[in-house]
Amino acid sequence: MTPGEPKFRRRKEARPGEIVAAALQVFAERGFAAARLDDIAARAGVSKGALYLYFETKEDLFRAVVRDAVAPNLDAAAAVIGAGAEDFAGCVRALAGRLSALLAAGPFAAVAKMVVGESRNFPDLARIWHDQLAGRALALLTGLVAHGQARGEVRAGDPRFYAFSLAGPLVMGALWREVFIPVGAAPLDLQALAAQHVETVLEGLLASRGAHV
Amino acid sequence: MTPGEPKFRRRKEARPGEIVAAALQVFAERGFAAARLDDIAARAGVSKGALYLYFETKEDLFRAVVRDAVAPNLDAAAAVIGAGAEDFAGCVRALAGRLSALLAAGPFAAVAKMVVGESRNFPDLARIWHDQLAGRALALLTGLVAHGQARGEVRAGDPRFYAFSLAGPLVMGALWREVFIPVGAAPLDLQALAAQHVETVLEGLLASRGAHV
Amino acid sequence: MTPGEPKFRRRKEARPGEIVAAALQVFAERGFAAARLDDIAARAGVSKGALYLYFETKEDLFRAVVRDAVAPNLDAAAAVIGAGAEDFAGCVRALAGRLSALLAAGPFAAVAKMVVGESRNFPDLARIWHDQLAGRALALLTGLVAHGQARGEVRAGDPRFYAFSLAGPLVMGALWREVFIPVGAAPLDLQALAAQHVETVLEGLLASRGAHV
Amino acid sequence: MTPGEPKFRRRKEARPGEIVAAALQVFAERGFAAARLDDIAARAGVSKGALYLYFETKEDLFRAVVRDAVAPNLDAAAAVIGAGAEDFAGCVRALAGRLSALLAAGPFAAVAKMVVGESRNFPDLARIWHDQLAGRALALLTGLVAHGQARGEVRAGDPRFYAFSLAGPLVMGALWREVFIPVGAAPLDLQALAAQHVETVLEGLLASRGAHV
DNA sequence: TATGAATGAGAATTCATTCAT
DNA sequence: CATGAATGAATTCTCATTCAT
Repeated sequence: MTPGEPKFRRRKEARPGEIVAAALQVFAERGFAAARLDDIAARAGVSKGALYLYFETKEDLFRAVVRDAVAPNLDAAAAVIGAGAEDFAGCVRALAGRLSALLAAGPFAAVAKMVVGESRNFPDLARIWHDQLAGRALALLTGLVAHGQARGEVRAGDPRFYAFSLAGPLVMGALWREVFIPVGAAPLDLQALAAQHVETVLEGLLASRGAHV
Repeated sequence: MTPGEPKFRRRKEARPGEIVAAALQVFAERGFAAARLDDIAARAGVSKGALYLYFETKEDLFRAVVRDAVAPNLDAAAAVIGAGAEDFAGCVRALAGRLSALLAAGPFAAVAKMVVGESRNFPDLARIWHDQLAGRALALLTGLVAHGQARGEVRAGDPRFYAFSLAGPLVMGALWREVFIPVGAAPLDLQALAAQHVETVLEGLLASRGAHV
Repeated sequence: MTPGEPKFRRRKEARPGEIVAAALQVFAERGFAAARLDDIAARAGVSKGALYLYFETKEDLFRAVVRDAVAPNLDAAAAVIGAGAEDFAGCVRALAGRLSALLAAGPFAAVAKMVVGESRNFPDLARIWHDQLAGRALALLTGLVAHGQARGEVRAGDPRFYAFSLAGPLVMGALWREVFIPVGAAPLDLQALAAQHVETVLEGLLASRGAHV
Repeated sequence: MTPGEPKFRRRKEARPGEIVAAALQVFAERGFAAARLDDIAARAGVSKGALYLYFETKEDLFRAVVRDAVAPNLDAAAAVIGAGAEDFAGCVRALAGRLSALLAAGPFAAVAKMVVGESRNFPDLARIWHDQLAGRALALLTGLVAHGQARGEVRAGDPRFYAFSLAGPLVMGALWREVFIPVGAAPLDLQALAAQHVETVLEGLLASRGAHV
C-alpha cells in the first residue's frame, strides 16, 4: 500500500514463517474451521494465492502451525531433562519455573487450546501433541517421581497420578487464562501460581504438617 | 401408522431434549463450525427443518447444549456446597469424590472441550461457563480454603492458587481423557487420580513429611 | 420468475433429467472444463446448489450426461440387430437409414464430440462409449460382413476394415456437421449421404462396374 | 556455466518451436481448458514467464499449435493435387496412401481431436481448419470425383457425398485410434485400412460385382 | 531475454436457512 | 407440527497473467 514498499518482496525463505505466524493468530482466535484463509493472508500481508505457494491446503497450514509450536518447546523440555541432576524437590522447583514461564510467554497455550478443540477433527495432530509434547512431559514427570521414590525422597503412590498432581494446576491455569480472561475473569499470575503450587504439593496443604517444617 | 393408535408417537415435549442430546454428540465430535445440522437432525431422528421449530439458529442450538450441560451440574455443585459443614480435609475429600464422579460420567468434559475450543467465537458461552460453573466452583474452593485458613487448618498462602492446586489435576485429567485417549494414549482412572491427588495435596509429596503423620 | 409459477417445484423425479439435458447443452458447447456449473444450473432453471442434490460433483454430472446418451441408443442399436434376418445388402441399407436418422436427430453427435475431446481426461467414459456403443456397433457391422462373406454375398477381405468402410462416412459426416456447420460450412444432408454411400460401397464407384449391373 | 563457453546455449530462434511442440503434447492430452501453462513450460524446459515472451495468451499459444499443425500439411495436400494427372482410380489410390501415412505418422489426428473438442470455444480455429485443410481436402476430392464423372470414369451421383465415401473411413479410423486405443481397443492399421477401403469403394463390396472383374 | 514469486479473478463445493407442501 | 427440496452466500482452491529482479 505504501508507495515506497515494493510490491513483490522476493524472500521465499521468510514467507512461510510469516504465514505460519499469521495463521497461528487466526487459528487461535477462530479455531480451524472458522478461520478464513483470506484473514490469514491479509494478516500475513500476502495474497490468498500466495498461501498455496507454501502450503498445499488449509489443513496443511494448520499442521505446520501446530508443528512449529511443538518443535521449539521440545528443546526447552529437553533442556529441563538434562538439568535433572539435582534432588527431587529442586528439580521440581526448576521445572515449575521454566514451565510456567513458557506457558505465560509463548503461543503455547493458544496452540494447546486449538489442539483441544480440534482433536477429533485432526487426530494426528492430537497424536503429535501427545507423543511429542504432552505425553513426553508427563512421562518425564512420572520418571522424576519414580526416581524420587526409589531414592526415598517421595512417598509411595502411583507416580503417573503424582505427575498430574504436579502439572495439572499449571495446565488448568494456562487454559483458564486463555479461555476466561478474554471474557472478563480476574487476572491470573501463572508464575506465582506455579511457585506456590510447587511448595504446596511438596509440603502439603495442611497446617499441622507445615508446623513440623 | 394407524391414525388412532400412536404407538410410537413422539411427544413434542421430548423433542428439544432429544435434539440437544444429539447436538451435544455432534458438537463434541466436530466442534461448532464443522458440525453439520444434517448430522444433528439425522442423529436426533428428525428432519433438518424440525430443528428450526425449536431453535432459531445453529448458534442458538449450541448455546442450548452448553446451558443444558451447565444447569444440572449447578445443582450438583450446590449440593456439595450445602454439605460443607465438615472439617476442611473431609470437605475436600468429599468434593473430590463427587467432582471426579461427575467428570468421569457425564458429558461434562466434552462440553468443556467445546467451550475451550469455541471460547473466542462464543464469548458469551465462555462467560456463562465461567460465571455459572467454573468460576463459581473455583470461588467455592477458594472460600473453603480461606475458611480453613481462618480456622487454622490450612497453611498460609493465596487461597485462589490453592484452589487451582486442588482442582487442576482433575481438570487436566478430564481434558486428557477427552483429547488423548481417542488417539491411543494410556487409559486414565479419574477417580483413582482424584483420590490420590487429594491426599497428596493435603499431606505433601515429600516422604519426610509423611513420616511425621 | 413468472409470479404464477411456484418457487419450489416439488418434483424430485423430473429434476435429474432436466439437469442432465441442460448439462448436455452446456458441455457440448463448451467442453467439460470450460462449462460452468452456474450456466448449467441457470439453463436447467435451478440454483447451483440444487445440482448437488442430484450429482456429487461436476464429473459425476458429466458422466451422467454421457451415460444417458448411451443408454437409449443401445436399444436402437439392438433393434437394428434384431432386424438382421434379411440378405446382406438389405440389412446394410436398413442399418444406414436408421443410423443416419439417429445421428441427424439426437444428441448423439454432440456427445460423441465431447467424448472425443475428453477421452484422455475421462478414459472410463471413452471405455464406456467404446464398449457399449462404438465398439459394439463396429462388431455388429463386422459380424454382418463376415456372415455375408460366409454366404458368398460379400467379397473377401478384412471384415473389420469393411465395417469402417461402411460406417466411416456417416461418422465423419456427423462430426463434420457438429464442428464445421456452426462456422459457416455448407450444409450436409446426412440421410442423403447415407443413402448414396450405401449404394456406393455396395456397388463400387467405378462406372465400368456399374455398367455390368 | 562458464560465460565464455555456451555449450548448451539454447538458440532463441528455436524456443517458439520447442514451446509449440510441448504445448501440442499437453493440449492433446488434456484439452485446451485443462492444460496448465505450468506443465507446458516444464515440458518445454522454460519458465512460465518465458511463455509470455513469445505468446500473448494461452489462446494465442493454442492457435499457434493448430496453425503449425495445419501449415505443413497444406504443402503435402498441394503436392497430391499437383500429381493429379493420372486416371481417377490411380489418383485415388495415391491419395489414400499419402493421407493414411500422414494420419498414422504425425500429430495430425491429435490436433484434429483438439479442434473437434474446442470447435465451439475457438470457432476461428474450426474455420481455419475447415478453410485451410478439411474443406480444401474435401473440395479436392469432390473435384476429383466430378472430373472422373465428366470423363465417364465415375458413376453418377453427388460428388461431395462421394468425397465423404472416400475419406470418411480414414477420418473415422484416425479418430478411433486417438480415442479408443488408449482405453484398450484393438489396434488398427490405418494404412491397411486405407488400402482395402480404396479398392472397396472403387469396386464395391458385393461379390457378384467382384466376379465380373 | 529469462525467471518465478506473487497476484486475484473465477470456479467448484458446502451448508445454514427458508418455505411450499 | 413436520418435511426436505431448494436456495445462495461464503469459502477453499486454481491458474493465467504480471512484473521486479
